[in-house]
Amino acid sequence: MKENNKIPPATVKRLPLYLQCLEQLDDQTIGISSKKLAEIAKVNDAQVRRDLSYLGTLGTRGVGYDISTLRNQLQLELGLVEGWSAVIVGVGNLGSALAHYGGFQERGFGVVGLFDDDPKKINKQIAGLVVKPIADIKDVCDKYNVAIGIIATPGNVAQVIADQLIDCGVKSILNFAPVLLKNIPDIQIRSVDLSQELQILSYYLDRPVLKAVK
Amino acid sequence: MKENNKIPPATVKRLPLYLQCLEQLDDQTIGISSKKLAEIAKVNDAQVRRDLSYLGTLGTRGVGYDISTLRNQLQLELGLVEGWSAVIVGVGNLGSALAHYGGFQERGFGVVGLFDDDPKKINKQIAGLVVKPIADIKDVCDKYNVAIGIIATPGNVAQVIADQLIDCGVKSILNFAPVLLKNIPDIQIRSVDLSQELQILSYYLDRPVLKAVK
DNA sequence: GAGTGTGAAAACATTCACAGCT
DNA sequence: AGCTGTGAATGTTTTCACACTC
Repeated sequence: MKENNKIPPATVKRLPLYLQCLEQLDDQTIGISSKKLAEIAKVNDAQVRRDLSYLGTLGTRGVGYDISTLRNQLQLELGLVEGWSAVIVGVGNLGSALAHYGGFQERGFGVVGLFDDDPKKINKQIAGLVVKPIADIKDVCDKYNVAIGIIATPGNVAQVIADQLIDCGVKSILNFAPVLLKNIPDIQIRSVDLSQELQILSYYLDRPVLKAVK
Repeated sequence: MKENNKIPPATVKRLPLYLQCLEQLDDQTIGISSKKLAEIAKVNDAQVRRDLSYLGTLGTRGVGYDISTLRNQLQLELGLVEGWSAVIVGVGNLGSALAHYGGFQERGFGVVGLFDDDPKKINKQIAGLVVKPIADIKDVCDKYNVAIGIIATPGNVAQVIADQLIDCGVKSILNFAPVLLKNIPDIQIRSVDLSQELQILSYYLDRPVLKAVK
């Protein structure tokens, strides 16, 4: 075991998946083998063992992994215990969906602000928060020490919003607008483009000879 | 050049990205080099050349790529010219966001049906379509030969809906519900879990020593 | 000169297979 | 006997570097 080594990106991407698998188990279950977990996560069992081994020596030979230890370690490693605060900019349908989405709070992310510049939306209450004008972002970010900005605006304003968020001290951006944001040193940006996902599906749709995806 | 060879998955994932980059260019521009495209897409320029070389010999040495040829070829390869039909199941905020999302139609996907089982939503009109009860899926799928099902329901019903969609002849599923769908032979499933994206961001948030992401 | 297409090298990721612990 | 943790083997992806074309 090689403690405190960087975890490969491919593994990082799977850690939330493992966490989700554990959640899906019934409460009785106390332990799980790499084989079982692999089956649920639909990956190879050696993969599971290697991935988890980056988090330390968590399993017991001949037995398997203790679920609660595993959960704790995954949460710790992913930084879900820090209780990061996030703001959502743009409260159209997508922004509202994100605001209502329970999965965030559940995973330790606190949404502490909703922003929009549409007068019809300002002061509306959504998921227990009052929508504020974008000019107020700085105040909220300072007050709650916001680390994550979620952009759910139309594409044409996304870059401006991103710059503003970074100005406010935000360190990570999750972008749902269908544009490419400029890279900024020290700032993590992840983009989720809904239509790109469909396009990838589409590629695999036209070729009947693709059974062997496994 | 190695015509009609399968394109590696890693490349397929980037093709929609390249397409988006081209869209972002102003209409004057007629040609583009791998270096320029790489810069916009934020990947290595050799990567761009290798990726595009899978689509055939599209560039001109010493010159670069013709944008319209490139666009056409990307669309062709991704199967965006087939005009696949899709249905959206679940018209809460997320489903509505997807229904309104222009990017789908723009990329050649026609959303031909919206479904929900909430009586308050049935018969509502959203983005020009009338919301129908889930029982009606089969009719619509038969009528429009629907290839893609988009699931935007709560997690607890997602698997049932998925099974139903597959029964209706749908060949690909894009799942936004935060659950793991069972694998089914010959059916492509892609899941987008909004909270997983945040968790990945979170991992890179706690470690100040991660500048060198490049 | 400028910029593609691609062998070859390097880096990264997955899987096998088994020694070693419980 | 059962299951982890991990070297070694294999497979995939990225990057370098340059011959080749315009």
